[in-house]
Order: sequence, then structure tokens, then C-alpha cells
Amino acid sequence: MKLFIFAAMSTKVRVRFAPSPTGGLHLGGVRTVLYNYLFARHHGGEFVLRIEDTDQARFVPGAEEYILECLRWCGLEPDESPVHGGPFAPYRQSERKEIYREYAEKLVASGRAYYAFDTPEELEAMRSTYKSEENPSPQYDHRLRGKMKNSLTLGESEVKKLIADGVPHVIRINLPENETVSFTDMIRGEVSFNTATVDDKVLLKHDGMPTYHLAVVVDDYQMKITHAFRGEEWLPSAPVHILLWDYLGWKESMPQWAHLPLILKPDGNGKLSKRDGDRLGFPVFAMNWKDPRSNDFTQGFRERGFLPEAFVNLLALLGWNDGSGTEIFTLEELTARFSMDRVHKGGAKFDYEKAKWFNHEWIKHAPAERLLPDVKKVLEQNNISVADDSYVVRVIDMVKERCTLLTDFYEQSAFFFNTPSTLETGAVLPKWNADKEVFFRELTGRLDALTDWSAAEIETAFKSLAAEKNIKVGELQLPFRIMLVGGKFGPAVFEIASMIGAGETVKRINAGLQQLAVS
RNA sequence: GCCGCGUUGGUCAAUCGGUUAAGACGCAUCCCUUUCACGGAUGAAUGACGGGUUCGAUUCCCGUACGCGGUACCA
Repeated sequence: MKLFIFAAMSTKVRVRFAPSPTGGLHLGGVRTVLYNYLFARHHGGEFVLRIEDTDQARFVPGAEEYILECLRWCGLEPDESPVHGGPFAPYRQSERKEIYREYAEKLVASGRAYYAFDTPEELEAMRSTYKSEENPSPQYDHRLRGKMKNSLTLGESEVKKLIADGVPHVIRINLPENETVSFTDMIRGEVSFNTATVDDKVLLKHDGMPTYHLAVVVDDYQMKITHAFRGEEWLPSAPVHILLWDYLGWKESMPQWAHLPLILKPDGNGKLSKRDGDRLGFPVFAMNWKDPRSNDFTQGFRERGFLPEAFVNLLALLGWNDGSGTEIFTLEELTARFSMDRVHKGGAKFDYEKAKWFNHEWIKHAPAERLLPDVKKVLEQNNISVADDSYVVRVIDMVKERCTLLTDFYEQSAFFFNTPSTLETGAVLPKWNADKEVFFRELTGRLDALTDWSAAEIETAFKSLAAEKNIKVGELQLPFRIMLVGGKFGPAVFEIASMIGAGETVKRINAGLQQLAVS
């Protein structure tokens, strides 16, 4: 029993999301976070955010904060991160710089890696001299490393001298000539590669920073990561990572891998990019992102009017489903049902129409109180100030089924707050006549006399006058709507009249009468 | 070029050898509603191709085609 408990504790699930802070957070990135989060929560494990900022040239200030804010908005907070802290700090690779060199040197000592002194120009020269029709991109591999400037081809004393002289160099992995590396991917099953086809990846760069290949292995090991999920684009370099786990002597603690399918552009093929969103008119980033260098601005799902619940829901279903046919899930439900073996192998084209449907579903089913802060924000952005929250709550309940995006609440409910400035008179003009004009003129009097300003009373007054005048109620409802709303949309007219009050209703009728007369 | 991974309606997808091949989005028609929606009903639309294995293949195997990813001192 004791043993069992120990085993259970030692295999506690730990996963990580490891983005590089180079720009806005792509929807595919959020999905990777989600699957990590869901898997961790499902198994009672921990979710770590690690920042992969080993490329100083691509570092973008603000990107890390942005990523954290995205996770917060989605409700996918990490247990450990640069700001949350944790037992394995630091969580920024740039702050772990010294750690990596030691392991790289260890690999050199054991012959699994070597120093390489080739300059960028020399590498370029190598590529162009060996470039041919059947080999358009020559690799620094077992066939070519013997022809390059490295500790395999140079004498020991020369290598020592070069290093002592401070000549810039990198450390590259020394891959076997012909070995099969295979592993079991949680999504794809058995995957294997031959080392002959992969190059001697740089492990440690000339500036002392590790490349992703070294850093991901060292950090996953040190942070006790049990399951490593990443995009499918990493599959080809998986053998390098697996060999590294082996060469470093950590094979027993290597995480289980899962390579997630890509999210594809809706038209054509290929990975979905920010450009596709710009081109097709939908967001790709989770939140607004402004690149501090180019000042390039990109709208996010949040600002576009998506609810985080919907965003998370739609992302979960993009590449996974539980087989039941249900599509609307809360985070809690997703956590309970998620499993990696139901993740698809093939990439999924992003469908913005379906994304909007998810949001619409969430808005329709959300309690008005949940929507209140967001709706108030939308109204305020359109210069509608809200004094009475309970009034807005009632408005939300009346119009939410008509709102696909949060931003739709503006045009769907503006008439509850402001007198419409322009009326769509064209909708009633063709059938407008003197009888109707008289009806509305008299209607104002009847309404003024009402003691109980309820929708039912208004409707009764409206209908009995119509009967007296011998006009079909249906013929009168549209004009009434146009006067109150301004257009052919919105909830039941009598409800609207009841909401905006007697004075405002009469005022709008008179204004409408005037417009219909002059036009 | 080479290596790897994929491929069920327009899109997301179920099926774990035997089904009339679910369901959802979108689309169309109808009902409800004398607005717009919501809701309800109906419909059109799918296994890339060729070989095997099998009594039986969408499902398993092998090819081919196509697509994607990788092929950096980027992640």
C-alpha cells in the first residue's frame, strides 16, 4: 500500500506550455494551452508556464505579459510561471542560461556532441557548394561534419587553443549515422525516424544560450514534466529530443509526447496565420495585439466580442470531441471529459461561422447578470451611459438571442436608451395613409390615459383602438415598431413601449408621425 | 529532393469489420412570429484512387495521388 502511494505521488502529472515571447498569442497556441490545462486538471496534476526566450533577436517586449493576460482571460491560469512562481523557478529560460552549458559540455565529454567553429559565412558556403537538384538543402550531418571546422576534424590542441582564444563556437549534437529512433505518440501511436536523415542540431549557440532542442529537454527534466504536448510542426525534431533524453541519462523520466494537429486556414491549405485573419476578416489572436516595433495592430477574439467561455469551448472542439455529439461544454465539463486519445490526427480548418455559432450559444444561455459587465462596456464604448443596472439586465434578456457577438448588443439595444435618430420609413411608407395617421394621433391620447403602463395594457389599448378604426392590427404594428425602434428588428413592440416608458413612447410616436408626413 | 505526418459531405466530425455512414455549422424550403431573432420540421450534400486480407471493408495492410509539416546558431 505504501508503495502504491509512493508510485502515485511520483507520477503526478505535470505539463507545461512553453511559448516564446515573440508576438500575439495565436489561437492554436491557446488550444495547446487548453489541452495542457485540461489534461493536467483531469489528472489532478499541475500546469506550468515556461517562457522560451532564448532567442534574443526575436524577443518582443510586452509579449510575456500579453500571454499571461490571455491565459487569465481564458481562465487557464498556470500553477507555476514566472509571475506565479513555483518550486522550479526561474521559469524564464534566459534566466536559466548557466544551467544549459553544463549539460552541453557533458555531452561533448561523452562524445555525443562536439564543438563547431564554423562561421555563418562558412555554413552558407557549405550549403551552396553541396546544394544540388536532389539535395536542395544540405544538412550539417554525418556526411558533412567531417568536412567542417569542428572538434571532430580539428586536433585536440587546436580545439583547446580556439576555445582559449575565445573564438566563437557552438555545440552540436553528434547524431549516429544510421539508427532508428522510435517512440509512442499519445495521438499518433508509433512514430519512427532514422537518424541518417536528421542533422546535427545546434544545442548551444555561440552566445551561450541554448537552442530549443537542448532547453526543452533540460527544462522538462528539471521541472519534472510528465507529458509534453506541442504542435505537429515539432514532430520532425522529436528524434533529437529523444536521443538527448537518452544521452543525458534521463531516459527513464522522459515525458510522454503528444503532437497536436495543426489548425488550418479556412480556404486552401496550410497553417492558419494572422495574415489569413486579416485577409478573411476574423481574429486569430486571443486578444488585441499591437506590435511595439512595427506598430502593427491586430484585433483579438476578446475585443471582437467573444466570451472567454465560448472561445475556450470552440477551441476545445477544434481537434477533439468526446464522441457524444454534444458540443457546448463549460471548462469544468471539458476537464471531466477530456482525453488525449480522442484528439484528432488530422489538422482542422478553422471555420469562423462555427466559431460565431459557439459564441451565440453562450450568449443565449448566459444569465443576463453574467453578461452585464460586458454589455455595459460595449454600450459605454458607444457613448451610452448606463445609470440603472437592473434596466440593462432586463434589456439583455430581451435582446440576447439576437446577439452573436457582444458588440451586437449596441445596435440591438441602443433604442432602449436613446431615441432613434433615423427611422427606416421606407418600410412603412408604401402602405402609409391618412387613416393610420389618425390612428397614431389618437393612440397617443389613449396611451397617456393608461394608469398601468404594462405591455399587456398597451397592447389592449392599441388593439381596441385599431378595432374601433377598423384597421388590421398587423398593418399598424410595423409602423409602431419603426417609430419606437427605427428599424425592422427587435423584441415585441409592446414590450419595448413598456420598457421605455409612456412619455418616451408618445414622444417617439409624434416624432415618427412627423417624419412620415414630410417624407 | 529527402524525411515525417495526414486524408469521411463546403466546414467540424461519429463509427473502434457487418449502420439506411450519426450529429453540428453553413445552405435551402416550410411552420411559428404581421419585425428581426429564437424555436420546430424537412431537404440537398460524405468515405481521394488502386490493389490486397476477409464471408464482409470507411474501418486492417501495401502502393499511388494529393495536402501539410520539417529540412536555421527560430521557436
